Amino acid sequence: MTIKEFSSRTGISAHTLRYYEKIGLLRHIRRLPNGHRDFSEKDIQWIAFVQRLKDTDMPLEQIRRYADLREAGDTTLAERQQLLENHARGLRESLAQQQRHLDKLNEKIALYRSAVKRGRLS
Amino acid sequence: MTIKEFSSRTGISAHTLRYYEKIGLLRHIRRLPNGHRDFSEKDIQWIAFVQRLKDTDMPLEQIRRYADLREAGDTTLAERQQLLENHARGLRESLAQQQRHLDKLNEKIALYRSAVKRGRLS
DNA sequence: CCTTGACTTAGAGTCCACTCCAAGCCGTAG
DNA sequence: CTACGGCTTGGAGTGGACTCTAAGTCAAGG
Repeated sequence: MTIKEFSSRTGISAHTLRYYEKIGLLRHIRRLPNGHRDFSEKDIQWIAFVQRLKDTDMPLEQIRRYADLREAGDTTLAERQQLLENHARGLRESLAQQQRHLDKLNEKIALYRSAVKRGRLS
Repeated sequence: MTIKEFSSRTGISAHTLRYYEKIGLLRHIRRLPNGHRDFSEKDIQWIAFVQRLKDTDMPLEQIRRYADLREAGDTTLAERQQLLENHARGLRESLAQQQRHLDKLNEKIALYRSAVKRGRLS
């Protein structure tokens, strides 16, 4: 599929897709005889995973390292597992922290609710 | 207290504190006769709240708007409440999304666990 | 044949949130 | 008196992740 179609199916701009290829997040993209990129379903699946890592705040540089390992083959399975487990642990901790922040924020909002009735804070 | 002490109590570098004052996140910081900043406990409380907003990914620009409202006095209570409620809603949604991401990541890790035993993926 | 439009590249520019730098003032210790 | 450390300022530089620009190729439509 063309970069335009790939872009609309993934929600990533064509610009960004070229950038991702340049920095090594996307590799071995097939090319048509005219040099245009020809994306596949495999590419869709890979980029969806990349998006998940990105959406959970993994830096592109680390995603690139994961891509390196992936490319190196089955001997890097344990290393990739480790990388993902570390990332998941960080994510769990961040989730817990964000939950605490949300609780505190809700307390503050409760204060505001009664303050608004009284027309003044505290 | 000096900027150094304030910095060590809040974990925010002196550089960043001056930057925060410059962009309007910190206001009316008392000054000593020699021009040095003299932070108070009130400043500690305010910056702690700023940190909470920042840690929950509120852009500094929006925190600055909140500071504007706060400065304008009790007539802006409802507006501030609204701002915080919108932020809390976004945070709840983000939390739910991150939880889904974590679940998916854990599924992937489970795949890796068994793949590592077999020495190959899938 | 020429225009249009989608694609290609290398490289420059943007935005956010810092982070650092240079130059200078002030108070104390030697 | 001078050196030093800590503070002050305006402004420049950094890093991450895009985002855009310029200049070019190529295929289809009028």
